[in-house]
Amino acid sequence: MHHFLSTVLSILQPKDEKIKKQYTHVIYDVFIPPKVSMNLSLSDQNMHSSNEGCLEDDKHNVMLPCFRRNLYEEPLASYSNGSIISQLLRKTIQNKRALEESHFYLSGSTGAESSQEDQCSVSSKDSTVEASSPIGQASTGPSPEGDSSISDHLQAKRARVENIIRVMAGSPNSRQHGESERSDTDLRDTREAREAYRENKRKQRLPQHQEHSNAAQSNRKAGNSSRDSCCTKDEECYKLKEQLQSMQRLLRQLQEKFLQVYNQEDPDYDNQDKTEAYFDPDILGKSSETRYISNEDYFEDKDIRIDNEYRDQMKVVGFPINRRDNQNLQDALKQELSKAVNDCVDRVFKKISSTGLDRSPQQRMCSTPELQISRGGNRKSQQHTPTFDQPQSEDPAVKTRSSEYYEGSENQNPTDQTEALSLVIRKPPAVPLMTSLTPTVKRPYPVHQAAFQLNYSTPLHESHILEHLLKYGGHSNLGALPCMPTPIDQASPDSVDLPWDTLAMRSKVTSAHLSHHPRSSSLGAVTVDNLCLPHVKIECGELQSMAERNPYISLNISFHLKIEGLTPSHLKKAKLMFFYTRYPSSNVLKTFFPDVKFNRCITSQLIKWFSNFREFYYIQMEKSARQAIVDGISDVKDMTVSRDSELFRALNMHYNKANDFHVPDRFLEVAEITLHEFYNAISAGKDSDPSWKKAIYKVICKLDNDVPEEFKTSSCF
DNA sequence: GTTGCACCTG
DNA sequence: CAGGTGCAAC
Repeated sequence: MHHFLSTVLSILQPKDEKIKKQYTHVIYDVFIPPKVSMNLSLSDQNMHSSNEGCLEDDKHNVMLPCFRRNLYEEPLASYSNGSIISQLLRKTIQNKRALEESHFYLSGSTGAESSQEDQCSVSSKDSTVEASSPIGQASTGPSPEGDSSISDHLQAKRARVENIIRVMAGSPNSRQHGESERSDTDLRDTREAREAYRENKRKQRLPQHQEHSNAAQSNRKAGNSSRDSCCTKDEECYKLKEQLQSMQRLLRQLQEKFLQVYNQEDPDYDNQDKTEAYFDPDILGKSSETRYISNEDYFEDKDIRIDNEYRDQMKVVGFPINRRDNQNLQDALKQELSKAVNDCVDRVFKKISSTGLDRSPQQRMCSTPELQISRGGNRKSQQHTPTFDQPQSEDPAVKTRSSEYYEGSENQNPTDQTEALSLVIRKPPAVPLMTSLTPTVKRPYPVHQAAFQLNYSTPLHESHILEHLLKYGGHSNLGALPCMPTPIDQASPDSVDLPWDTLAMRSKVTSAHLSHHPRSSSLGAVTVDNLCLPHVKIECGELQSMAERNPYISLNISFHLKIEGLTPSHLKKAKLMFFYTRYPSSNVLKTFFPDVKFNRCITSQLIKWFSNFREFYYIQMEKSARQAIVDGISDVKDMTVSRDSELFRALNMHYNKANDFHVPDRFLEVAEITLHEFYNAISAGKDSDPSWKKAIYKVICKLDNDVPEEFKTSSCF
């Protein structure tokens, strides 16, 4: 254990002496098993009780004085000294030892809590907290004879303390919970204390994944350049220090909760000097003043004095709490604290040891100019056309998902490094798929992405994309897909006759909506094989629901639908085809949409399109026919459909909005026939029959004409 | 059971 | 324009 900790400490740079000292103190005091820690406490206290204390442990004895000085020099508001942990646990250890050996080992920091000490010496609120700690309240502790009479009472106390511990460990907002329990005396707490609380709150509310990502980023930096280890380690140390500090604040909070419980349970406590010393603003103010005049000599002297005072006091009053309850409380505290501490330390060491091992997916994704090709026929995706120069989407929903992902994946037990690593390693396949779509986006690629492309994207391109190339040739959407990777781009250069909707495709691709944050695309560790190949043979509904659950799948679905799916250009083409055929067969559709890989979903969608076209068409016809009847037109032959008529304008506006297509005369004839059919049916009162339109449909469906051959080659437009 | 269609709704 | 539903034909 010592070797382990020494190794860790040796990693720290000399320039981080302050951090190193804190580390040393905290790590040795907190993370070493009780037996060992007790020994260390011995040396520690020896050192504290006398500046010339024996040097059993060089590192310890060298570190601790400096550290203690740092502690005292720290601003009170920061409460970021490592002594909190050590004090708390050391006291527990001491109590245990006192139980077993019936004598005390008093550390200097503990001695600083003497209620008898001069008030100027209250340089740290933590110390006063300690002073009023029930464990330290020897003078008011129950006598051994009272054990049985108050055991229930103390058990209730213990239950409350454990509950508080649980709440604090589990809820970042536990502070609020605690506030409701605060007594009025707490309201007299100093502003400094409140500030510290707020800081705790902020720290605790920091999303865990954020901390992870921060640390991961520093890891990544170290991984990218091991020669920057100095700077990286500085960052590491800084972050680790922050983590330790936040942990210490948490512990301090715990102490205060602990104290509050006992104060509430024992009002007598509140009347005692120690409690008053803790809550009395005057005293706290004095402590603040003292803080500013503190200096090394002063505190070294004070340490000795306080130590002696506290020891004397403790000797007089004896051990404060009955042993059984103390033991239970001690165990509960140790368990909860060590759990939290271990958690933090595991992360710390994991970050140190895994430096450069791997990049987190987040980093890769952040640097990935992701393309999200939208599903065909979705006009909404066309409406927002962000460029790649724009910042990444700030969609809160996406952020949430990304957060969930990171919380879900990295909230796991930090000690389970194997799983975490495997998760990371499994992720690279997620990147090349997206990067493979982006080459036409003239954006420099990070080196690692190029490597990933070589490893993962090639199979996809060769087997899947070339298949489409061979099948649809130059007219394939894919063949002209401007976002294809380099080999494909070379195979289908821009000089090739671009297909019907190449322009639309291009605009769609280059404007590929970034509604999915890159990070969210790494959601789920699904392998490429599961997603890319074979072709998607799933129902559209399933695909969509899958896409909703997993943006990565969504990306791939989009990718495939881009190949197999329908685009706004296809929609436009279908509308123009409606001028020739109102009831196109599936074969006609397949013939005139050669660049679409048909499946059930696509066919249904195309049929649905024409169904919608017909719906609008018949509605317009019925409306015009009824209007003619209202207008008093008695002869069907008086009803004509010309390019100037209102009916035609409405239809043209619907199917040929841009008015860049010359509507065939035959369509005018068919429209006129349809109008007459409606007129006759309505005039004959057939519209009372629920299925009166069926006869009309039967007539109109026979008026379909062949679609011009030019529609087969999309490049005709 | 699947497919195509009309109808309704949002 | 898409989703859902019901119907009819196969």
